[in-house]
Amino acid sequence: MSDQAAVTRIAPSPTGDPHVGTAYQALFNSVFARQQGGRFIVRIEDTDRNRYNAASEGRILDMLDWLGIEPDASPRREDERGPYTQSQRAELHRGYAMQLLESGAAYRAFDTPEELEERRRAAEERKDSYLGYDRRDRALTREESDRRAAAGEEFVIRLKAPLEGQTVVRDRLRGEVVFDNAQLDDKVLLKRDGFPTYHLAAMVDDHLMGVTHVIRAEEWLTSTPIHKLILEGLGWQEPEWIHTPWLLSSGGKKYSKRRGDPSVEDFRRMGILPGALLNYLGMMGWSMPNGEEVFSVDDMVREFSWDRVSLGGSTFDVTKLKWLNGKYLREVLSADEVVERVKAYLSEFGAGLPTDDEAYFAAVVRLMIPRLETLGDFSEMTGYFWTDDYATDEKAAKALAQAADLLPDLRAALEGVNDWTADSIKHALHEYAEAHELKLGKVMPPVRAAVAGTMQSPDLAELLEVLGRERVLARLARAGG
RNA sequence: GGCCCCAUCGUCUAACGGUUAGGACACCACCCUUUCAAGGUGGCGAUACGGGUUCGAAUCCCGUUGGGGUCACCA
Repeated sequence: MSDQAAVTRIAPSPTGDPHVGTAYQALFNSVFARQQGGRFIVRIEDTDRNRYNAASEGRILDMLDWLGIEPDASPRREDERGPYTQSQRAELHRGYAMQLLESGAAYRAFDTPEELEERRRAAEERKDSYLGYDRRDRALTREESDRRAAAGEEFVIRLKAPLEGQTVVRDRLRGEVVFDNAQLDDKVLLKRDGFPTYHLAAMVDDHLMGVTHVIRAEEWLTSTPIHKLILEGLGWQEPEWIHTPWLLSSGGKKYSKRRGDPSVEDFRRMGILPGALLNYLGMMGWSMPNGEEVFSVDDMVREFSWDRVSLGGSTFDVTKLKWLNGKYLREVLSADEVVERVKAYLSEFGAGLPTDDEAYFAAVVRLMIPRLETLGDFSEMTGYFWTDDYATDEKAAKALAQAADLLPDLRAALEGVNDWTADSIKHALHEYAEAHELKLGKVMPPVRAAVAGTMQSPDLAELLEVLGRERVLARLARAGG
C-alpha cells in the first residue's frame, strides 16, 4: 500500500434494525484502522428514499456507542470530508455522473421501470443465462440522447461496461478474481429520482473521504468489477479490496433479522455484554495466534492479521455466545463491575431495582454470578430474595413434606446462631446433623425449600447469610418450623 | 441457468508438505458436593469425493459433488 495511513469505513443503510452484520463489519474495519494507526469512518447510505427509515440511522449509531466502537468520523462527528450522510451529497454524485456521461464512460437510458420489468420477464421465460439490462439505449447517439433529455424525457445514467476482455479484482483474502467483461452489466449509476445508486455513491464518497481499504461482506465481490470501472472512468486510484466471509445463521443461510435471527438490540435486551458480543464476533472468521478465545478489542488490534482470516462462512451460535458472556461475568469482569452491569440492565429493561438495599442487592448478585449466563437471567433466578411471596415448586414441596418434623428443631438450631455468617451457619447445620445422626442431605433440603421455594439455589450457608437471620427464621416458622 | 466465492468434528476454529489432525461450545460420564451452577478429569466426534504432483498431502493442481452469493432505477 501507499504511505498514507489506512482509512476504513462502514456504510450501513438505515432501513431497519441495527444488524449484527453491521457490527461485524464495524469491528473488523475499526480494528484494522486502529492497528494501522489510521481512521475508521461511518457513512450512512440513505440514497434509497423508498426504504429509508428515519429512526434507523440513530439506532445504528447508538449501537456503535453501546459496543464501544468509536468512529473517527460519522454523522455525529462531522469533519471537512463530510457530510457523512450520503443523501446530503447527492449533488456531488450527480456531478460525477455527468462527468462520466461527458467522457463517454456512461450513457443515458430512457427505459421505464415497467419496460425493464417486462423485458426481464421475457428473458426469464426464454431461460436466458444472463438477465441484466439488454443495453437497448447504449446504441443511442449522443445527439439523440441530448435531444430526448432536453425534451424532458426521464432517464437514468448507466455505466458503459466493456463488452469484451477481462477485469481482474485483486482481493486481499482471495487473490486475483477474474471476471469476463461480457458478464458485466451496464449498471445504473444515477437513478431517475436524481439519487445515485450504491455503486456510484460509494465509489465517489470513498474516494473523496480518502478510504484506502474497502472491507465489506463477500456479497459485494461480484460487483467489484463495476466499482473498478467507475473508479477508472473517474481517473481515480482503486482502494485495496477485502471481502470478508459470511456470517450465517443455523440453516447455513445468510444471517438476517428477517429470518428471525437476533439483532444487536435483541442481544442487548437479552443481557449480553457488548464486550462479549464483540469478542464472539471476533472469533467468527478470525482467530488469535495463540488460540485464546477470550480476548478484548485491544487484544484484537494488537494481534490482527488478514492472514488469520478463514474464508468459509461462520454459523452464528447463540449458545456459545451465551457461554462466552457467562465467562465474562465470571472471569473477565470483577464482581463489583457485574453488580453495576446488572443494576444498569435492570433499570433499562427490568422493572427497576428490586430493592433499595444496595448492600443486599450486591450480595445477591455476587451469589448469582457463577449461575448467570446473561444479565437477563438474573431476575428470573432471584425472586425469593425480594419477596416472601414466592412460589414453592414441586421438588421443594416434597422436601418440606418429607422433613416436616425436623423443621422446628432446625429453626431452633439456627436461631441459636449468634454470629450470622456463612461459616457459623454451616457449623450449626453440621452440628445439628451430627447431634441427630442425620446426613447433611437430610437436614439441608428442607431448609432450602423453606427459604427459597426451589431446590435450585446457591450454597445454603451463603444463601442464609445473605437472606439474613430475620428473614430465614420467619420463613422457617412459616413453613412449619 | 451464466458468472463468482467457499469446503477440517453438529457448531466456532488450529494446522501455513512430515502432528496419534489440536483446542473451544454443545452432548455424555465421572470427580467435587447440601441442591443448582461454577470448576476439574475423561469420552463421543472431522479433513466431502475422485484423480494427480511429491519420498510424504487436510495443506499444492485438476475434476466432481455440495453450500453460498450475484445477475434491482436496494444497499
